[in-house]
Amino acid sequence: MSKYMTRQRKALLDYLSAHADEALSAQEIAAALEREGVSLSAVYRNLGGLEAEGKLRRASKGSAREVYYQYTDADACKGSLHLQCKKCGRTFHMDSSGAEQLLGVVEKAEGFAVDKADMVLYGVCEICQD
Amino acid sequence: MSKYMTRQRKALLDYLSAHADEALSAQEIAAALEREGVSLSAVYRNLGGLEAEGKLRRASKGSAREVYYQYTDADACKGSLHLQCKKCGRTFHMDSSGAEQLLGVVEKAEGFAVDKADMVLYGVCEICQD
DNA sequence: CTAGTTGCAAAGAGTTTGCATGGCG
DNA sequence: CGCCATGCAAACTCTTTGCAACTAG
Repeated sequence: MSKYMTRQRKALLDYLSAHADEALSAQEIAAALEREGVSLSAVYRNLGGLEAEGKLRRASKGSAREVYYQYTDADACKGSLHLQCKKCGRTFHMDSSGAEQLLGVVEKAEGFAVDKADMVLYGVCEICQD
Repeated sequence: MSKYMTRQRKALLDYLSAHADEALSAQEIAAALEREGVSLSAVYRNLGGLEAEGKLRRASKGSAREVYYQYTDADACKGSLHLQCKKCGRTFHMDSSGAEQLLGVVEKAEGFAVDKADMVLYGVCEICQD
């Protein structure tokens, strides 16, 4: 795991915090950070590290082929279910109780233990529903 | 959309039907079909076509970086919610009524319209549990 | 026939890695 | 200081595409 807090790692963490709950591609992140002197490989390596530490989730927007990274270390993410809007790309949280309830239903009905950490529901948010 | 039913397209459809509900990577599919004289490009092109026709879903297993294709033209897939086991890779269906119920809960609680077609819940199935 | 489809090989996009240098603690 | 992390460029993997040959209807 991360041992040194380098300028590059800090820049990445800052950027991710500032854009929490947005689905960002590695390329977008790299582009934003290259201006601050962070190389592409540093981005990829740190992203990989964070993912391994579970502070980041790798997801794919709908059925697109692109891979997105999402910072999930924030408090709001604890135990809550993620709802991602396919239009604006923003992520919403469903509170723990509601989430637990949902998962409970699936588990009882199908005997299937849903992994909350890996779970993202795609759809259209309230705001984008014109 | 597809106009001609070529030998290659048929081979692909046969293969997908035989492996419905398994998450297959394009490479796996291609490898299996190359023995039957289907080129890599034919696989990709037909896969793309089927995806465009909505007979196929592109998904990513958990948080892996790989892209998987899944044949969703089967009857069982109609309106049902997909539960994919991260251990065995198999896909299970939650019947429409249960699915509708779940989605209804989310919609009411959060005002978020979940897109059923894009929805896959990852977790561990009954068989693979412990 | 004739337009859609294939195969091949080359081009692209995105990600990873080896190695020398740099910098955190 | 020592070791981890960075930068660069080359290597890789997966996917897409151009073009001539082929074939389903």
